[in-house]
Amino acid sequence: MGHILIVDDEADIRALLRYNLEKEGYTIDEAEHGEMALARIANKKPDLILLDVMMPVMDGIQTCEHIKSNSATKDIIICFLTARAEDYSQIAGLDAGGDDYIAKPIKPKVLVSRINALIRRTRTVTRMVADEIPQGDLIIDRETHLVHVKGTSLQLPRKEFELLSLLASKPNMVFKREVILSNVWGTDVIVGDRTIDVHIRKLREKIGDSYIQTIKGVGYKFYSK
Amino acid sequence: MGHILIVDDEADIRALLRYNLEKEGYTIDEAEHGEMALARIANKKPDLILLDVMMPVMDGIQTCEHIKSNSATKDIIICFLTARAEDYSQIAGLDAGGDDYIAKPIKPKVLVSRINALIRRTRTVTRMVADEIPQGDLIIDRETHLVHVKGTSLQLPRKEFELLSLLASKPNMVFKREVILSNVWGTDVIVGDRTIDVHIRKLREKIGDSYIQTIKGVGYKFYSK
DNA sequence: TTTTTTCTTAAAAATTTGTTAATCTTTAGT
DNA sequence: ACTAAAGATTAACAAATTTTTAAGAAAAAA
Repeated sequence: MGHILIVDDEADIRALLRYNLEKEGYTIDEAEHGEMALARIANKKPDLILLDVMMPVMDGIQTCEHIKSNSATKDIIICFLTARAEDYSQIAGLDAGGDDYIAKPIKPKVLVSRINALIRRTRTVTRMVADEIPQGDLIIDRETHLVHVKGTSLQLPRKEFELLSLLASKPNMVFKREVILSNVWGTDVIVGDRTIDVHIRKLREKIGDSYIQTIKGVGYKFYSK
Repeated sequence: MGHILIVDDEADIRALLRYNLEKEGYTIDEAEHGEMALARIANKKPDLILLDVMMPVMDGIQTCEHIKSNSATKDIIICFLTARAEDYSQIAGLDAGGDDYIAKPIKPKVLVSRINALIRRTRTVTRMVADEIPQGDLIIDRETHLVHVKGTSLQLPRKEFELLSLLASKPNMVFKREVILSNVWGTDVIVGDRTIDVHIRKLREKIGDSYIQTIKGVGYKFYSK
């Protein structure tokens, strides 16, 4: 269902990641550094690569550029592992074509839900991307970070974009508030339920009321007939 | 609402944890080491255990394995307390069946929101019976929170949905009023018997009279031939 | 028939969500 | 580093929906 390549020079971290992802049903491959990663990819192309930024021999950014510049591998989802969340300078490494990043220290639950979301998300997006946008349809393009709806394109703020992505990742599935919180906001952040409402509100303002449905006492869902 | 067992050899930490969690409304039990923890569990089974990894007598990993290998206790959520976030070798102790871990030093806010999330999460999971319960020409879809019947789909309010789910989870079995109450309303809510009637009424209005049968003096059942 | 139990209806109560505006945070530009 | 702008969060109140209660009618059981 999903094949993941873990690239990190520390064996402990690789073990931690492998353990948690295998439990989720993913098949795992490992590499100690960039060069080795390229070799592993040539051997079996993964759906996603977990890539440490700081590595000897060939660092994460370089490796990412390599992968993204090759048309045979550029559709592989790349998720960086960064030392600290605040270290945005490195995350600028997303310039290199990364799709997401996870901050160390790694929390298993966060890791797993993030990876799941990425794989689901990118899967639906690739499926949804079409030359022509059918009326009434909504397309989320993670690559350009744009949402196409009703003939126009929208730039959404980060939280709104993530929230919409999550809901749309599984149309018609109800996302409970706690699930939304842990996926969009993370488990460590303490925010009230009203926060979700407000973001839903802003989203509806922009994309119209017809997409997001409220299920009172349960949560929200992205409606699709 | 939730009972938590704190296992740590340092009294200071236990006090800190206890203080913050009691403030949240949890009832707390303490143990100094693994062996003592097992004794406390036997005394009163907690919903969650906060388990220090490093302990004398019986360490956290061993204790966890013990708990998870006993079918009577293996559903207890276990959250490890680890000395440093980077100490990945120990976190591999999640192999022992832990559900999450919290790194020391402990930040009260993080602790509380993490614990809340864990307990909420697991609670809803256990309450869930099945994703889809097909029953003749009536289908209950928990994922979309929709009930399909007679060609149409229905959005049911939460209580009605839970009530129908319960009855349909075991067709032709009579659910006594007390059973319905404790399953749909929970044990700590006090509501009269009429409340059930009203909900049954509303359900019948929506899905038709043919599904739910009254067994006078006993309860209700979901009819299926 | 009398009693018990359930049904039905309407209205009250409680809960949940929507909305707005103010405040705090982050990001981008100078 | 400073400032302006955009975004995120919170609080407070309004609105909508769901849940519960109450009370008499109907049905079944004794």
